Amino acid sequence: MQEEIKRNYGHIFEEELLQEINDIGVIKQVNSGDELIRTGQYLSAMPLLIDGVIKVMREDEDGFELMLYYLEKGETCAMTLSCCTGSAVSEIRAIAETESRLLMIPIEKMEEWLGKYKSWRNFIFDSYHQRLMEMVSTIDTIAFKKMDERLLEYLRNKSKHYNDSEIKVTHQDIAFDLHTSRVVISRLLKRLEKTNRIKLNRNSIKLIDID
Amino acid sequence: MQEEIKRNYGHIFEEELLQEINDIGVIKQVNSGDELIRTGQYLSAMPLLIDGVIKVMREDEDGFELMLYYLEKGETCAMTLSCCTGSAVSEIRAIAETESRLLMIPIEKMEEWLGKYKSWRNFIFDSYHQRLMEMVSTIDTIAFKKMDERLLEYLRNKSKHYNDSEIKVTHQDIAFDLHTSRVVISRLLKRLEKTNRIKLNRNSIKLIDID
DNA sequence: TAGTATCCGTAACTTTTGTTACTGCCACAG
DNA sequence: CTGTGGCAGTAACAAAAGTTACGGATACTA
Repeated sequence: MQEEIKRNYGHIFEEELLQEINDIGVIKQVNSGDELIRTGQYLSAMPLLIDGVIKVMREDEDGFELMLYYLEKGETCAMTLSCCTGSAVSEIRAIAETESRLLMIPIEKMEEWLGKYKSWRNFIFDSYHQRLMEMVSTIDTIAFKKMDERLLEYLRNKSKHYNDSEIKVTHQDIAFDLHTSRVVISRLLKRLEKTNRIKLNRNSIKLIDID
Repeated sequence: MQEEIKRNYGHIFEEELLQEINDIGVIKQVNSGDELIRTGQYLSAMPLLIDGVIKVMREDEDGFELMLYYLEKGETCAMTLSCCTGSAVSEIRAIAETESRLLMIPIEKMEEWLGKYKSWRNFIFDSYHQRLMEMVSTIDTIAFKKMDERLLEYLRNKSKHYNDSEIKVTHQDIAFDLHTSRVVISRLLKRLEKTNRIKLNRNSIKLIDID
């Protein structure tokens, strides 16, 4: 039994299921920046994240992007899952933001386990629930908030997921994730710096007081 | 056995489950304009929609609203469901747009059936899938499109759900649903009329060429 | 029929966001 | 050390969306 499977999933899955996961799952190692899922891709396996941070985003026809949410260890992506089951193509794009390790589970198994293990069922439902809530929260910020608030939320969120008050990112990166322009982000960041809420450096932003 | 249960759900659920639904579900009749679910409410039953159109929306702290999607007969709301299972409060608000009939199922049953009936499991998963897709589509329009496009999509969608090219609605109603101001909607509608894509009347909009 | 409320059109203005263009700065490779 | 490319700051302007204000039309009702 792989140590990490137990560590990340041991408290939610029963022994028998853990054993099956161990036997069947294939570990996949990816580097920072690797594309895990392309929009329009067919999917035949769903990933359980063991380690790392995955960024999930939405693309429109013109290739413009908007970040949806991050995935962390112990999580899976209901979005992928949703596509798997319907054997439909992916509606999203997923990029590894850090070096990551995933456990790939073939779809047939995921279906089989749904009937067989209550814990698996709960895990999958929980995953759906979490994603739905993230989506709602994303809609909230886009619909109700102005860009300055969205930017703040972005910084908070990123800081939380990396567990670091220093964020390594360029203004252009942020602009892509929030689907706006670099100039707008620079402008707003500068304003935040002037009010002493952040400290700007080349390729990095230090959060000081953003709550 | 209620005729409508069979008509709307007969092709997806097995006989035994249909019987249980019939025995346990309680029919609830609501009028146009009735509030079915309030933001923050505790939920103890999930609704299966038998007849009518339900509008589901999101509220922010200040009471501003944004329409998320419509529910139609044969559907259920994964959002509600998601809250039910976690016995958490509702994240959304639901209003009957027309006179509607719902079949209320206690949460315990819904959990029980998940293990017992494959068709129920598929139904619930499908519902989650649909809602996720609607959310993504909502995010798309808000994030990538300007108000004129969003308005067009709103009109198309409404027309589809009511199966009528004449939409009975005030500019203010639309403004609430899209979370903008009445003046903006009037302005854009006028522009659409000038290019012969719609015909405006008091309390109603006739769609002519909006594809 | 007069009074009242709602709906819609429009003008004038503000704010927010997006665009273009140019600058200096820094890091790194050669 | 020098050239090159990416990064950030800023100005000036354009477009989109939001706000305020007012007036005319319509429907309803007392």
